[in-house]
Amino acid sequence: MKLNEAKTQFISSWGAFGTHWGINRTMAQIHALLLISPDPLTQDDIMDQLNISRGNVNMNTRDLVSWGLVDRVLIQGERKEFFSAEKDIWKVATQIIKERKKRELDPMLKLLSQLEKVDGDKKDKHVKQFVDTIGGIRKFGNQADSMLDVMIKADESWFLGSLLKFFK
Amino acid sequence: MKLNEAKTQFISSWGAFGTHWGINRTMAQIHALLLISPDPLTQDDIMDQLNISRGNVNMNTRDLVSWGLVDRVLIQGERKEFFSAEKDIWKVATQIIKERKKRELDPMLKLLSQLEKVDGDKKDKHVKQFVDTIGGIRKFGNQADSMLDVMIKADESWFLGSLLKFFK
DNA sequence: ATATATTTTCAATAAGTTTTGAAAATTCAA
DNA sequence: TTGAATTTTCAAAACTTATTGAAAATATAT
Repeated sequence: MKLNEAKTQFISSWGAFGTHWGINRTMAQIHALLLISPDPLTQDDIMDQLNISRGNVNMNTRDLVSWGLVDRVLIQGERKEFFSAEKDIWKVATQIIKERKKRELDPMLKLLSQLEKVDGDKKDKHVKQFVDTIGGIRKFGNQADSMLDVMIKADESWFLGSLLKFFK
Repeated sequence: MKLNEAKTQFISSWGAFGTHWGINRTMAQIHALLLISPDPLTQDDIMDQLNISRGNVNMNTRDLVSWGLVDRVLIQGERKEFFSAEKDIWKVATQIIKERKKRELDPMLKLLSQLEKVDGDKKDKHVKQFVDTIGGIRKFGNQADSMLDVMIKADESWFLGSLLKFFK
């Protein structure tokens, strides 16, 4: 397979993959493009390579930067801004985990501990099932939360790397 | 907080939460409703409690069944079908992991190993960056894949439970 | 200061997804 | 069988989200 064909396939699949994970198609495609570019790219480069508008590129690069996945870089002697993606996939993964934990998991756990305090008689089966379900989800969520904290803190990939290899 | 208020909040938050995870709002809401119902519910019960159409309920319960999160149950002496959700949250999680792995991760890993075979000179920096990126993602993906297999096989929750507690 | 390059914003529009509801199909009892 | 209850289907409508593109804002060189 030729490089260009492979690039196109990767970008398009990464985009489709992203949509299953709450990331919009274009944002994932720009990320993919930057991941495989040896050098930083400008807005215009991205517009040209993906055939999308300037506004779209601007908006999605901004999001990628806010997710900590892409950096704005200045190249001396150049007037335009350049964008460059973090290439270490472990860092990418921990960054995504960190953000999603903060944006989604933590607020959900907070809500669940509120809901668990519902008033009513535990002998009422509706109350009982509600409290049990919420409690179970909260317990599970807290475990996941702790595990993710470990991953995030383990920025030396050898640690988790060896842990995971243990399971192979 | 009263049970009904708490129920409503849970259902609506679970629905919003689901949308961040590629699950549609209504499917997540039906799932939430069934999780907190002590007894199985019919299509009509779900329609009434969530104020949604019959077609919508039918479509989304079907998806929940195909994800293995909800069972159709027959109640003797009743003509209608009833739906009941798996209440053990560990089982719910492993079921979701299993399905998403099958539907998303496995195909992606298959594609990546194709793409890694791209032809061209490794001394060309474009080829090199492409191969390195794809390789890195594939390696990471394979590790994640192995870890998930362990989780899926560990259907006795004490195993993962203790593993996770280890990290607390 | 002025002109030019570049980035940002955002209202309008396009594209994509979900929901409805009524008709068709199926199931079941008598 | 027949007919009533129930479930399924799916085209059209409603809703949601993403994209465009041109105007406004900002930055930089001369």
